Amino acid sequence: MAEGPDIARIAALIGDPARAAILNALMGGHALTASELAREAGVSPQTASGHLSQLHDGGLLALRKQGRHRYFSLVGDEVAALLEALDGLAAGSGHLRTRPGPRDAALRKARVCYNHLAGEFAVQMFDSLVARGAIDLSAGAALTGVNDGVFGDLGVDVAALRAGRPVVVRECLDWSMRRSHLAGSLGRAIMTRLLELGWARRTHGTRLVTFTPEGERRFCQAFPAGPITESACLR
Amino acid sequence: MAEGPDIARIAALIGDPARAAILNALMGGHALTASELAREAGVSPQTASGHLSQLHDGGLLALRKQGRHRYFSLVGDEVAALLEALDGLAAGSGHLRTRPGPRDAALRKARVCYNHLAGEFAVQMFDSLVARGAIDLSAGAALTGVNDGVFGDLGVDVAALRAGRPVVVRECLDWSMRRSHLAGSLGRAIMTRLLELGWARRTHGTRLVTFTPEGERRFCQAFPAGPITESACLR
DNA sequence: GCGATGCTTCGCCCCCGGCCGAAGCGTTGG
DNA sequence: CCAACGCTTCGGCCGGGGGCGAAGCATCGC
Repeated sequence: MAEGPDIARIAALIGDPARAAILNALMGGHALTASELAREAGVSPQTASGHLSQLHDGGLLALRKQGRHRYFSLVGDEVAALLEALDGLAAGSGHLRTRPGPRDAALRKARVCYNHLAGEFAVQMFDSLVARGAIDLSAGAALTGVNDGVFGDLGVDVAALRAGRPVVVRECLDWSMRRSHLAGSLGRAIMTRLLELGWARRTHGTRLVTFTPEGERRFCQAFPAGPITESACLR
Repeated sequence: MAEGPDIARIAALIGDPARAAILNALMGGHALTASELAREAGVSPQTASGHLSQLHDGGLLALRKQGRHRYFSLVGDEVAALLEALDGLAAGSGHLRTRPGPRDAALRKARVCYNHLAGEFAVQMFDSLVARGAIDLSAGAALTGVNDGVFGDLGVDVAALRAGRPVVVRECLDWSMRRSHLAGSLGRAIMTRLLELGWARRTHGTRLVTFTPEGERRFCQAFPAGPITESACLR
């Protein structure tokens, strides 16, 4: 039997319905307390506690103690990327729990993936940044410095990001589109700004992101799709 | 509890050590018989048979009956991509079964991922193709037609690929590099040619791909890294 | 036809792991 | 100090599922 990374361990962690529900809830990006997650997963607090420590030990969840609360969150973009990939495969194999409804269509357009934007809007943004040379895939997926104005206009202080560690630009495989979108510290910063600017809003308790008409217009102006067609945006 | 694709089902499928070993073996790209997989997983034929039907029903394995043999293989690139992503997370979390040795270093350089090339060479190739405009990420990750000569020189008949369905160009998240490499029908075609041309050879029973000195030179000529530096190839 | 081979189905055992009740520990607030 | 709250640990129950032996079906070779 050939050796390799212990896939089964991680997969088994995700493979329990209660734990999967917990991880799913955390894909919303908010850190949640143990009891909130217990409710979310539909199990008792004791049971949830067990699951949470497993997920924590397994390196999937980060833990922050605060007073008598314990806040859990996904440990990083890689975990979110993996869950999105699983979503994609599960959806593709027809293993849907519910029939695709209007809410799913909205989710496909724009949603939160842990701490960054996902969905059609996110894929368009990623492609636009690559096409304009702002992100270079040939040097380890990093900011090139070209067209940094794009971020400045948005109000994302790239210089500040750069001041810390090198800006992390990660690819995350989109669940619905099966294409890459932008994760990493830059992805998180942009998501934050989209909400601050009021271009988009989140629906509480879900991963749904809704763009305002004005926000959508501005977004498509900032990250135009295709060669350089200013007009047609997301069909 | 929020609804969504049934992640847990798929993850649970991968989460069993025997099944994970089976999937891992199939990442080599060769279709294997039920008994071969049983040996690979270290279980009896009956047990393996059960696992295999589960994986088949779960939509992860394709089955081809041939005489009294049953050949199993991964069902597609998405599954391979998922397994690579899991590999990455498991390796990153330090959940290695064995200490990283020289063989792992070689695997990181070049290996087979189901039916296409993965590792440093593969990532370089993907970036090179994107940088040269041969692959366009802004239109659904497809062949642009630009620079098709690259493929012709290699002996990959793009026209023939095109004649069938639209050429499938898929991204696959690389286990070791955490970057995209090329999957899909084009990725498979190129892998095939690399072996036919003798630029690279596979080590039987493993995912290892070894480039000959001459092959490496030609490969780096065909898919140069960086802006247009012909010389320095893979450090 | 007959045996050998490859694979599956059936039946059973048994253990792992999810689940909750009860109790314990730490924090907060009064 | 005590009570309320959040969370964890412990112990026991129990079901699901992996494991193999034995038997049943196909297919191949002769």
